[in-house]
Amino acid sequence: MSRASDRAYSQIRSMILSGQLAAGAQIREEHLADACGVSRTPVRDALRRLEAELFIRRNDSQRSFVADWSLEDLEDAFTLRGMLESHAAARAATRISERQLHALQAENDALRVAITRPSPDVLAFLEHNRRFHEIIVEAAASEKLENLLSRIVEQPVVWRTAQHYDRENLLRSCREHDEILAAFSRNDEVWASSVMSGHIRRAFHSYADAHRSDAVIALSVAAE
Amino acid sequence: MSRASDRAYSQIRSMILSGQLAAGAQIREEHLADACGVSRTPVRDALRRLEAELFIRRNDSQRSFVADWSLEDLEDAFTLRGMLESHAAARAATRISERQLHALQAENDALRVAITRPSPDVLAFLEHNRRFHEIIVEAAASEKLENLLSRIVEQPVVWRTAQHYDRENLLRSCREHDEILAAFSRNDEVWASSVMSGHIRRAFHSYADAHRSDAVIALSVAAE
DNA sequence: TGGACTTCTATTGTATACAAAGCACAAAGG
DNA sequence: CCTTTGTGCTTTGTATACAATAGAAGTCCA
Repeated sequence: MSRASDRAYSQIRSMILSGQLAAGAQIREEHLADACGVSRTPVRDALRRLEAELFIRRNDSQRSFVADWSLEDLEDAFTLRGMLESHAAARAATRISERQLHALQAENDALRVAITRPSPDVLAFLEHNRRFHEIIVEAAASEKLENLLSRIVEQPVVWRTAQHYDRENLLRSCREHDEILAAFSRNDEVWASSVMSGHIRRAFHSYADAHRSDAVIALSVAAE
Repeated sequence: MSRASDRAYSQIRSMILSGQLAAGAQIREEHLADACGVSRTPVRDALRRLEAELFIRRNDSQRSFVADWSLEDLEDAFTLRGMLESHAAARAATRISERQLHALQAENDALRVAITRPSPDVLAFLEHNRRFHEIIVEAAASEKLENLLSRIVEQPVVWRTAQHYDRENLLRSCREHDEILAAFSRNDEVWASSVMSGHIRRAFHSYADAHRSDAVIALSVAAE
C-alpha cells in the first residue's frame, strides 16, 4: 500500500464512503491529485479501479461521477450477494480447513465481545464481520467467485444507523454466524448455504427498515 | 473505439484470445506498446481493464502474465455464469419489452440460418449467440448483474473444436433459445430461468467433451 | 565452497508537458 | 426569437523522461 496509486485508491475510496465526495458529484482528476498529493497518473489508475468496482461511473464523454445507488439498486446488490455468498458457503462447507474454521470462530468470538459491552463497538463489529465473510470466500477456493464478490460487497451509501445497529440486530448476526459455523463443522453444504442466504437477506431488510429512520451516518454497506 | 487505450485494449485482448500471447506468458508493457503502435500510458490503461476481467494476472511484484485457466476453473466459471444468467433470465421474463423480444427472435433466426447452411458459419453463430445473451442481460435491467456477467462470459482458452461445433450441438443451442423465447413470451420466470440454467450447463459439458478431442482452434468461450 | 552482499539490468511507477476533445456561452444569421 | 456556429475554457488522453524496485548475476570474504 505504499505505491502512490494505492494510496490514491484507498484515499479516494474513503472519500466516497465517508460522503466527502457526494453521490452524483463530478470528479476531476487534477482536484483529486492535489487532494492526495500525487500526480494525475496514479489518480487515473485509482479511478479505473474504482470504476470497475462501480464506485464511479463515467458518462459518454469520459467524465467521472460518484455512483449514486437507489434503494432498488441496493436490493439488487443484496440479491446478487446473497446468491454468490450462499454459493461460497456451500463450497466452503466441504473445503474449509481446521485452521480456517478456527479463524472463523475467533472472528465471531471477537465480534461478540465487541457488541456485548455496554456501548457496542460498531466499527469493531464491522471489521470482524468483514473478516468472517472474507474467510468463507477464501475457503470456497474459487478465484472467479472471489473476484465477483469483491465488486459488490461494499457500496457507497449514506446510511441511517438508528435501527440498524441496535444490539438486537447485531446479536442476531452473531447467532447466525454461529449457525454457519455449525454447518461448516459438519461439512453440510445445504445447511451452510441456506443459513447464509437468509443471513444476507435479513441484513437487507435491516437496511431497508433503517432507511426510514432519522440519524444519518456514512458507512460502507459491509455488515452481516 | 478510437482512443489509443481502446485500440490497445481490443488488440491485446484479441492477441490473448487468439493465442498469439500464450497463456502463462509474461507481459511487458513496452513490448505491447510497440506492437500496438502507442506509448506505454494507454497500454497500462488497457492492462488494468484486462486485469479486472481476469484475462491477466499480476504477481506480487507487479509483473503481468496472461491468465491460464484449468478445466476446473472453466467449470467454476460456467457454474457462476449459469447462476447469474438464469437469474438474468428470470428477471428478463417479467421485464422484457416487445421490441427486445423481437430482437431476440431476429438474432435466433439469424443464428439458425448461419448453422443450417451446408457448411455452418461458426463465427456468425458465435456473434448472434453473443447478442442473444446480451439482449437478455439488458432486459434484466440490473446494472450490477450486467457488470458481473461482463467479467465471466468470455475467457481465454485454446479450444478444441471438433466435437463442440458440430451441427448437432449448434442446433440444440438454437432449440434451447426457442424455448427461452417461449418462456419470455409467456412471462414465465421459472421456466425461463430453468431452461437457461440447463442451457449453460449443457454448454459446459460440450466444452468438457471437446476437451478430449484433437483439432485445436483458438476461440473465446462465448458460445451457448 | 557457501553464503551474504553488491551491482547491474529489466520492468514497472510517477511526474510533467502537451494534445485532443467536450462543453458552455456568446454572437450572428435566419 | 430560435437555431447555429464559433471561440475559449475545462477536462481528459497520450507521450516521454526519469525514478524506484525487484530479480539475477557476480563478487568477495570467511
